[in-house]
Formats: sequence, C-alpha cells, structure tokens
Amino acid sequence: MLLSKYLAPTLRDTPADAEVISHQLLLRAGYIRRVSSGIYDLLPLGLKVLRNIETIVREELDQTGAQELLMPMVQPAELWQESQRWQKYGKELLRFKDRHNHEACLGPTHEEVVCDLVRRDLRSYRQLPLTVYQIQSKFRDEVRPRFGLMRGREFTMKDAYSFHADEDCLSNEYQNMFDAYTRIFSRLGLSFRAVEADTGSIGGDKSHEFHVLAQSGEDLIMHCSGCDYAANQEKAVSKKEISSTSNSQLPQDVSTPASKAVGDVAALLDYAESQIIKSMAYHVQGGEYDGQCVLACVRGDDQIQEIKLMRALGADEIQLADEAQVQSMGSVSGYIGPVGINAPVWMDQQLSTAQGMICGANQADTHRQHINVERDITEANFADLRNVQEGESCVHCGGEIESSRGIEVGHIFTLGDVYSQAMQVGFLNKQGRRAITTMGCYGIGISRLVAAVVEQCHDDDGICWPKQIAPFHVSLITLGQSETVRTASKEVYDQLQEAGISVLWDERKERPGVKFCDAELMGFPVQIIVGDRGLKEGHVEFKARRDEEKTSVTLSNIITHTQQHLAL
RNA sequence: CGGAGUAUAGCGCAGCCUGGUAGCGCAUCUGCUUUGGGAGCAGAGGGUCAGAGGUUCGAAUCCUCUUACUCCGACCA
Repeated sequence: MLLSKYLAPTLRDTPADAEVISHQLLLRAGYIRRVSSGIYDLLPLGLKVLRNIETIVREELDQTGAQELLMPMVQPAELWQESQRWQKYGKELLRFKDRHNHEACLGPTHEEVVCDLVRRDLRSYRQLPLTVYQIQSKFRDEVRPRFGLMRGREFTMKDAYSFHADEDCLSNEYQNMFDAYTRIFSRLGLSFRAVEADTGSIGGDKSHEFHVLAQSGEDLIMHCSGCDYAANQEKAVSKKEISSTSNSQLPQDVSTPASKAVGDVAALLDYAESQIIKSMAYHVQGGEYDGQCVLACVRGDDQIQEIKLMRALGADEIQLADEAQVQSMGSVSGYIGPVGINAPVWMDQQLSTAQGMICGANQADTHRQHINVERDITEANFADLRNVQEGESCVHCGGEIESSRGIEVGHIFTLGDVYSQAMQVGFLNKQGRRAITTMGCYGIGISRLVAAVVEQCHDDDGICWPKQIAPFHVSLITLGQSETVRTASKEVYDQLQEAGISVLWDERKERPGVKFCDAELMGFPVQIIVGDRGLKEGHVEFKARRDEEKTSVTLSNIITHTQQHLAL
C-alpha cells in the first residue's frame, strides 16, 4: 500500500476535545474520526487493528468449542418485554418505532435474542452444553460517552452465551472462558488483571471483570499484594482492625451546633472518626423498599459503597434523599442518625458490635453519644456497605490491599436461569422432565481494546503497536526522490510483500522529518529506511519502533532480518 | 439527568470586555530554493464567525432562545 494514496490523514496538533492519550493518538495518527458524540469512523488503519484483534479473539473462542453466529442489531420490543428489561433497562436502550408502528430497539446486548433463538430448537439435554458467540456492533445510549473508542455509544463487542443442563457444567464453561480470556489478553500483549465484580444490570451471581491496567482507567480495582485476590471496588472486601471500646453508659444527647460533617463532630467532641456512625438517607426505587427512604450507616472513617447498598436493598436505583424526604423520616439533614428514625436502617457489618459510638440525634445541632449498636439500635439490618481502602488487610491471606486503575475490557458472568426462566429456554432432562437451562454470558469490548492497547503501548512520539495487531508490519520510508532510492524501495516493497510482510510505503514527496514523525506516530513495529546515503554502501536502515537506534542492513539481507525481528 | 464550560478556515487559537475592513500559526495549492528528524522565500485559495430571533445606522462582539460538543458526578464492554 502506498501512503500517498492511503486514507490515513495525520494531524500535527492534538484535537482539543481529546482528553486521554489513546484518543489523541488514534485521532492524530489517522486511525479514527469522530462522527458524533460517542460515534466514530474507523479509518483503514483503525479497521485493520480492530480486525486483527477480532482474529485473535476468534481463534481463542473457536478453540473453546464456541460457535460463531451473528444476531441482529435491531430487536423487537416483545423480546425485551418478555424478559422485563423493556421496563428495567432505562434510557441506555435506544428505542424507536418502525413504519408499522412496532416498537423496537438497537441491541445493547443479546440475551433476549439468543434465548429466543435457542429455545426454538432446544429439545433435549443431549443438545447441551451449547456456546455461541458473535462479534458485532452494539449500541448503548450512554449518558456520557467519552475518551474516544474507550466509551463510545456504538462499539464493537464480542459477546458469547452458553447454555447448560446443570450448574457444574456452567462452572466448567465459566472456567473455560476465564482461561480463554487470559490467553486472549496475553496474546494481545497487555498487562491485565482479572477481578471479582458486581453483576450489574445483566443479573446473575458469579462474575469476573478483566481489566487492562492503565492510569486513565475509569475503574478502581483493589488487589492483594500477597495473593491472587482482586476485585472491583464495587465488590471488594477486606478485614479492618478496629480497636474496640466498651461502654456501659446510656445514650445521651449532646449539643453540636453547626457541626454536620464527621470531621467537625469528631474534633468538637474529641472522638475518633471511627467512633462516629455516619448516616446517609437514600430514596429507593425497585425491590422491597420501592418508593421509600432508607438510612445507611458506616463508620465515620469509611465511605458508603452505593453499589453494595443497592444490592443489599435489592433496589434498582438509589438516590441521596432530598431535604423534604429527610424531614419525612423525622430527621434533619446534617444530624441524621439511626436511633429513632422513621425508616428502615441498614448498617455496615463492621458496626454490628460497636460500642460507645456517636451519631446524629435527628434534631438540629444535636448528636447522641454512648451508643451501643446491639443495645440501642435493635431494628438494624447488617450488610457489607463500605468501600475497601488501600492498606487494609486481605480477607484471604492478610496481605495488604492495594489499588490500581483499570480499563474494563472483558466481563464474564454466570447468569443462572435469570433469562432462561423469563424466556422459557427449556429442555427435557435425563429423567424426562422439563427443565430450564442455566446460562453464562461473556463479553469483550473489541473496539475498547483498540484504545486500551494504545493506552499501554505508546511513547512520546506515538503509538507502538504489538506486532500481533499492528495494522502493517513495516513502514517503508523512502528518503529523497532519486531514481536510485525509488528503484531500491520498490524492490524492498515487492520482496516484503512476497514474504508475507505487510508494508505501508511512504513514497510521498515529503521531507525526511515529516516521514519519520508520521511513522513513529502510526507506530508500526518496524521501519525500513531507504536513502541515498545508505544505498551507496548497498544497505538500508532498519529500526524497530521501540528502539532509539537504527541499524544498517544490506539490501540482500533486509527481508530475512525483518522476518526474524517479527518472528513470522 | 444534575453541575461547569466551549462553539471563529481542515487542525490549534486570537479578536468579544470597550459594536465599525474576519485575523495568526500549522495544513492546502503554485513557483523557486532546500532535502537524514515536523524547511525557507514569494504568491494564492479557503469563513453564512454553530443556528434562529432581538437591540442598533451598523453585531463575531451586546441580549434571548435553540442546537452541538467537551469536562466533573451517578451507569457500562
């Protein structure tokens, strides 16, 4: 391919609206262009990378015995109504009507469609297990698309779905997928980590996320320095040592004018922050407490983890209560406490045996001290509601918990029968009885991976693609316009292609500096430079993208030298 | 959806406060020179100043509304 004819427009300046490095470099190096918020053109270079990633994903999934198929992007509302998700999914589901006034949506995920497909033909346990997958465009009308390919509204995803006769079989496949994912991300040359995760709106119970470690990651993951334990912050647990105080005094109000924040109260009354019960009122939607307010409590030096709270409550959505809602609970904002409040109380389990605590007294400028949770808050429910913090101890090995930022590029779930029950994906089991399949689902954000790789593989000059997914193996750079260099370049160009090495030939009438800079920016693993200077001695120059130095190689050796470097 | 901001040539920006000829750098085109890490000189093209309304003799500039985009929060591959 000749660069002069190739649609790979590079930019000298960084576009102002690109925040993260992958977005900037992909725009500057001519891989992507923005069409609309969260919606991108993949230019030829970008598409090549995407396809190369797909190939690796495909190879590894085919290895597991999963079968590739392709489901539609446009999906009828009926299927989503059947699974109840037409109501539950919210605004991320882009809905519209066709010319017959039938409601439909753009698929953000394909559980409904795949269940509908499988249930039509599934008769017997003998047909199970079955795993299918597809690589396809998804559309999620994200509230806030950002960071280019990292969080688009339209994006390419590999999604796989497995169907099983029993839980053991599902566990098996889950592990298969876990292993396949590990191979995939390793082959992509990524530094990544699998972490325990919350299952979110997809539902089900067991779940791991695969995170590419990067400063720009949107997720916080907690992991142990001493063992394999790693979890998304939404899910992470830890041991926290708290020096227990015993208290025999009875609860007593204490005046705390203008002291709402935990720190103020602690300072005023000379308490440790961990002696304070931090109380937050939430308005709940969905589940047992639908439409009500509940009170959530953690120690003053902890943070409430709202995802954990939502799961404990079985809620679909929670929001901090507003002033009026706080009043309806019989309290005053800033002085909320679990004693005598007119609302269900949920406390972090660390508080279950706490003594000598202080909390809001539900009246202005007043707190209540000498609280023993067991004695004084008898109606409370307990659950893990707190955010794990760095430096706490691992529940498995006692090691220290550390945190990293990560880009979620894969997520695997055991779904159980959440969808198969709703969609009635049934079969006859060994006993001849009708049973419902148990399911797993497994996603990889392919287009997000393009960005994630760039986040991990770049330097000040541009992208440094791993050779497995680089759009071309070689940038062939011709310096000058002389007949000699052209002829020599053409020869190298032809021979590379014959050897199965893909090459983008920069034969433009540009100055050397421009060509070098563009080559670094685009980031192919190898640069071969043909100039009059070297040709006089019968050689060209070879430069690996990651190396500073160029080496001289004779014209006759350049192909094998390149082959060896790429290990093709 | 809440909060904050931006919108002027392909990209990066100035001009706006204090209303009066639409500008700079890079990119593009032509010519000459140059040619091993984003060249120099000379010339040229390119704009409904996001859109609509208003104020005014006169609006990129002041006012109102609309739209798009970005950033910060809650959701996700």
